[in-house]
Amino acid sequence: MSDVPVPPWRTTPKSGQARKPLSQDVILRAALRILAEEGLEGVSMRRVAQELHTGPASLYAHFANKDELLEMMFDHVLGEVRVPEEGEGDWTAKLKAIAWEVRRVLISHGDIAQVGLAVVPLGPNGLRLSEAMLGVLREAGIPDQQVAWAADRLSLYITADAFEVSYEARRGRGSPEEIAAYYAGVIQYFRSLPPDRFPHTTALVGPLGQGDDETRFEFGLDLFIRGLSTYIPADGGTS
Amino acid sequence: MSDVPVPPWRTTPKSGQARKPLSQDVILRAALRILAEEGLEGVSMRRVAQELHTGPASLYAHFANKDELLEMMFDHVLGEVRVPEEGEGDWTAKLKAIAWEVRRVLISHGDIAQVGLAVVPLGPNGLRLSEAMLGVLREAGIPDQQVAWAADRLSLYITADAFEVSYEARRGRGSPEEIAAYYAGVIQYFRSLPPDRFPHTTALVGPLGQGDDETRFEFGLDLFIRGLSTYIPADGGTS
DNA sequence: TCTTCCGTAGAACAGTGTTCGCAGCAACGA
DNA sequence: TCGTTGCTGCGAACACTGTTCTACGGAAGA
Repeated sequence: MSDVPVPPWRTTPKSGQARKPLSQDVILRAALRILAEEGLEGVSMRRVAQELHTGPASLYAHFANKDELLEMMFDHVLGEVRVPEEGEGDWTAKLKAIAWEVRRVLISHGDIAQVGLAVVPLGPNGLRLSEAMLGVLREAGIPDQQVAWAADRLSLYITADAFEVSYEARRGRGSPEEIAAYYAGVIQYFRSLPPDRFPHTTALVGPLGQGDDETRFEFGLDLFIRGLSTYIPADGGTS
Repeated sequence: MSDVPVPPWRTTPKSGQARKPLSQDVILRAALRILAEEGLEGVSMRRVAQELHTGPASLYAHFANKDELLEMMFDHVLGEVRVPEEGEGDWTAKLKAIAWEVRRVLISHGDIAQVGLAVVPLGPNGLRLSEAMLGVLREAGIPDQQVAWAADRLSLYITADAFEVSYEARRGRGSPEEIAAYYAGVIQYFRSLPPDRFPHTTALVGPLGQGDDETRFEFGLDLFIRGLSTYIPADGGTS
């Protein structure tokens, strides 16, 4: 799954391949280990080098800079995403399955989603997912132009949601009851606002506090799919 | 517009107010000046302190840490957003107007959107915008629970899009033709992919390359609104 | 065997957020 | 009027960060 043409903008290791135990793969693996244990902020060039019992300068023979390392880490993580087989329910079920899978995998790797927001994920696994999304959307009978844009917007939505969730998990640095307490505080604050200046916010205190991260993600996903359905021509697709 | 109750989680300046020219407001203004001229990465505590002809330690008497400074900068930026008056078109026009306004203001301030993704914007101006969105959605006749969640998802979408756009503007460090060239390279890369493994990606090379950032944002916004419309009960709202 | 190459990695550069501790000034009690 | 107290301003320092320079060493080719 990784023998696609190498992108022209990806700088190759400074020249040839390393002959010593150090290699892109070994470094990548070490970096992902640190990501799993200490989060993205733990992944520094020094920390990765230390994990491999070497100095930070050694890594630069295999990666042009830290961003390139992060990009490849991100694509590696996307490799864990399973895309649904042909003929597993209708297109909405398939699309939701992909979205939930990507979200799950991203969140399970700390706050790596941040990387996906910053760069366009064009690694082999990013392409594989993009291809899968395009396939599902076309199969649904959505016109090509809308298919292309929808895949773009959906990727953005999934990554942004994963980033938001993983980030607030990192802020409260641990227990779920801590972030629950934070949200309770926010709701309490809404309740204390002057109703004449914030009539809607105060009136909707109940609904605003309702629903966890998953519910909200599902709602957004649903909105997305409902909107997309309106682009399916009357004669095509939904059967 | 700034005399709402102070949030309990906002740490106040270490005690009392500064009597010297240094104050939250002066620091904030200096930081925003740097943001405008050098982008978010230029905003370091040292750089801000230098702008005020002082040392970095002085800032910590007015802000608990850099994150707090960034949060207040973000809310200050949101203060530039104009929300539509009562009765300016139907709810879809109003919602779009708010979304475009927020996006425009965020992008016009470098990559400040990054801050909005990381924290929940609960400053006075964040609340004002949230209130405006809730109002428009309720007016449309959407049930309360869906109103609450939709405002949440829409904020996420706008901020994420603004971040993506501002970030890629920062990457290409200047000329729009540079990022155009980058995108042309990406499309060229899509074209070079093996069609048997990437049938949809290669088939959709045309549509994938179509449309600029604004068109894509508008498309996502439209998807969102179309989906939202399906939640309006048959007897309510659209008249 | 000698030379040429090239990955390795220590040291250093220029930054970062944040804290410590000391100076100096304002206000208050005696 | 004279301490004394409290608090802000801020230079210096700590523990980091990404990245580059440069000397070193071992393997491959002549």
